[in-house]
Amino acid sequence: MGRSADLPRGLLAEFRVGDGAWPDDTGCPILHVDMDAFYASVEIRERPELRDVPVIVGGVGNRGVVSSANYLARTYGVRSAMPTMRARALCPKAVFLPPTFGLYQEVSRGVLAVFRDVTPLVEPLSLDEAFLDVSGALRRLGKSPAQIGAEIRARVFEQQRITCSVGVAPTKFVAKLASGLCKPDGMMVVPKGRVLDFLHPLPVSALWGVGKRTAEKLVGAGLETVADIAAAPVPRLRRLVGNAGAEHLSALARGFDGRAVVPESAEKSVGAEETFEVDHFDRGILRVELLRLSEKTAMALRGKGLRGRTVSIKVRFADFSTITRSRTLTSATDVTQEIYRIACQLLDEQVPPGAVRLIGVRMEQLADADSSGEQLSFGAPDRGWREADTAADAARSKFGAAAIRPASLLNTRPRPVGYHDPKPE
DNA sequence: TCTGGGGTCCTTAGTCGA
DNA sequence: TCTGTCGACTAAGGACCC
Repeated sequence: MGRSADLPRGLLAEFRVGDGAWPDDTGCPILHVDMDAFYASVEIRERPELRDVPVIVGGVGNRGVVSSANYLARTYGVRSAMPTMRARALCPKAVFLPPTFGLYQEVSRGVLAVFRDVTPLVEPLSLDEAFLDVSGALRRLGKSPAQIGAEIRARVFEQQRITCSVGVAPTKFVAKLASGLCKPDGMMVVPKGRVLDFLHPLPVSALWGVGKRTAEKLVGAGLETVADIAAAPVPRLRRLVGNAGAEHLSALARGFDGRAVVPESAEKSVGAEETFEVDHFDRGILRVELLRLSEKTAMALRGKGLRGRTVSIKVRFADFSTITRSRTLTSATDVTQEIYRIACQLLDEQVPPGAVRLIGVRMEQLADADSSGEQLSFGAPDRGWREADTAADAARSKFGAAAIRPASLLNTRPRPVGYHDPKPE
């Protein structure tokens, strides 16, 4: 996964850790651990008969994209985020599987437990990767960072039967780059004194925060490598990428990255969105979908003990143009009907007619449900609905997700991407 | 090629009150 | 009273990440 798949590797082979060779890793307390082709690896672990077959996990509908592909599939040019249709054209004999997130979450929990056995300073970035700060663990374990990395790799494979790659470096940014450059099943150490040797030959797209658009802008201005960014005056970078971006890129390119490994971080937004198999003009269908997404979002909020104050909807039209519209409430809510009511207002009042391919609902300005200051005025829109939602959540946790649903969702009309018909008996 | 779903962060612009 | 400006807040959109 990740963009590092596109970076040049040969140039940096000297940083790769080989058998029995332990580089100088003093001053390198940060580890970045990244599972190799995570979803595909987990699927293959469950079905060993797929071991020597190209395996692609992702949305299997006409509009799906690839979430993960094993390395055999990648030899055909298949990449993550590629439309499934294109992946099918490149590699027709691949096995295409829909994602099973529950299973990946379970494996992820097991992997995180291995990390936390080494250090409490674990910052998960997603299901398949995390930063570790092992500076406190060095003395306790009597090992160097690279030795700890090797042990983590061995234990993850022993317990979960999947491989991972580890980057060991003085900073998060360099550790992350290193893990990406030694994939699959490798380890790379970037000694403190050689960070600039490592970074400077890389293309600008290697910098965190430089995607396709920004890379085009920078290359267009004659800045092609990380060394070019490091040498560029900050005011010049400001004109190209704005204030925050300029400071950020300049610092990274010169090897500075002061970000600490932070085990916990508060969520900023919670939402849900869905792409339809076919575009829809019909506002009735869009409203039904908004109800489904409002319910999903509200359930997620309640499950996390959060409420949100800003309701935001996102609409993507057939031509891929996308708009978002939002409204901020006087008090935070986690009530399905309240979120749905505002979402419908936004749809009716602010979204022009047209063929819609995706619709989404998101809640922002989150606060803990305990501290979000419920207003107990009579006639408040929440009253009664919250009790109903809470009772419905309890029923779902006992009898399953489909046990309680709004009546208008009983005959589901639009089929989102990734929907599969049940197999015939 | 024809582009998912879940997020975060930044920029820009408008409004409002001090 | 009028005008300017500054900060806080809101809204929208873009880019990016996995």
